[in-house]
Amino acid sequence: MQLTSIWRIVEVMKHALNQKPDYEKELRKAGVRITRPRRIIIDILTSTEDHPDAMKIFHRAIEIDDSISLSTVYRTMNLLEEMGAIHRHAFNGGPSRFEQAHGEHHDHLIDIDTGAVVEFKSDKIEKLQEEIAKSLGYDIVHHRLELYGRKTRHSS
Amino acid sequence: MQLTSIWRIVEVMKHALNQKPDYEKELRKAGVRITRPRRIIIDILTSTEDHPDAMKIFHRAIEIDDSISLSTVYRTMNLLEEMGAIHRHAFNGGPSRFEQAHGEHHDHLIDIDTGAVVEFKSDKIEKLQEEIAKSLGYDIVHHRLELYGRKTRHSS
DNA sequence: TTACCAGTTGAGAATCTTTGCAACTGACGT
DNA sequence: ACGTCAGTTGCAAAGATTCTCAACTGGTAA
Repeated sequence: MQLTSIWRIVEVMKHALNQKPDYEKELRKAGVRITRPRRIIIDILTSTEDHPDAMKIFHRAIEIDDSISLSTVYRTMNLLEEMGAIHRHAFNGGPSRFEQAHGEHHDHLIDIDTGAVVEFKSDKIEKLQEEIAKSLGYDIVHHRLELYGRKTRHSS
Repeated sequence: MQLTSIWRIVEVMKHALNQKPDYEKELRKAGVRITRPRRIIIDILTSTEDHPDAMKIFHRAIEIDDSISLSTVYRTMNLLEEMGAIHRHAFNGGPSRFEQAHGEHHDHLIDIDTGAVVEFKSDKIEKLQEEIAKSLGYDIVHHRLELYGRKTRHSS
């Protein structure tokens, strides 16, 4: 265990508790343990604006606690993704990049020219999905809707 | 070059030309060369009912022409996916599995317990997607809708 | 038919991601 | 506080996918 970074950890936890009061509750509700690596990784995700890949998250994490392993980063990303807490994007074969899901669920429109991601949400679509699943004998646990498009060109 | 399997190749090509008269035209139209590896891989995809992963496709391919490399299988899958000719599915971290896109576009409902895939299509949803994209200033090139669910349990 | 050349391939290295397993540690009950 | 144990972790190794680059080959034009 790294004792040298104890204060940074306290700092992080304090920060984390302010920014995302629900995550830990969500996690516990899902029967998931709140471990130190997870707390640190979640904090990194909630306090960043960019869409880091696993390696980047790993590097940021080991600055806070250098015992964290890359495996754990990956495992945590998968866990959070399944919970719907983050989204994973993979552009043209590069490594997956992750983004914190905002409180509300939303879908994505990806600009195939620039990779830009636009978030949107449609209750109508959600409702239709429910109906379809029901008619097929299923309950939806979660879903993924991604539109790939390019900016509309007018005239020309 | 494998000359030993020349007759199998002729067989394959004949077959291919019957089953999917459009693929090669589509490919050429997209400025893509029709090479022997691609022909063989496409034939494998069009003549199978299951959802093979890259390694399985590779093994089937080298039975016809043992000079084909795994790299080429992956490259071809990416190519076909971009063209919309096949769909890629990735269940719980396992390797990607591929499925020929049927003439008609369709979406997927994935059983999270068994991995079973149900195909469906909803004009309503398609239409809503168009509207949403339009209102965001985009034209949809393609999209992916995946519902993850589990069989509805009655009573109990 | 032949020559040409940009697109494609095979092989292996590099990169990205998951997994097996022994050691460790939260959460819960006492 | 303390013990317990299923859930987690770190590490190393395996597995999956992409990349690099020299050699090769379809399609085109002469």
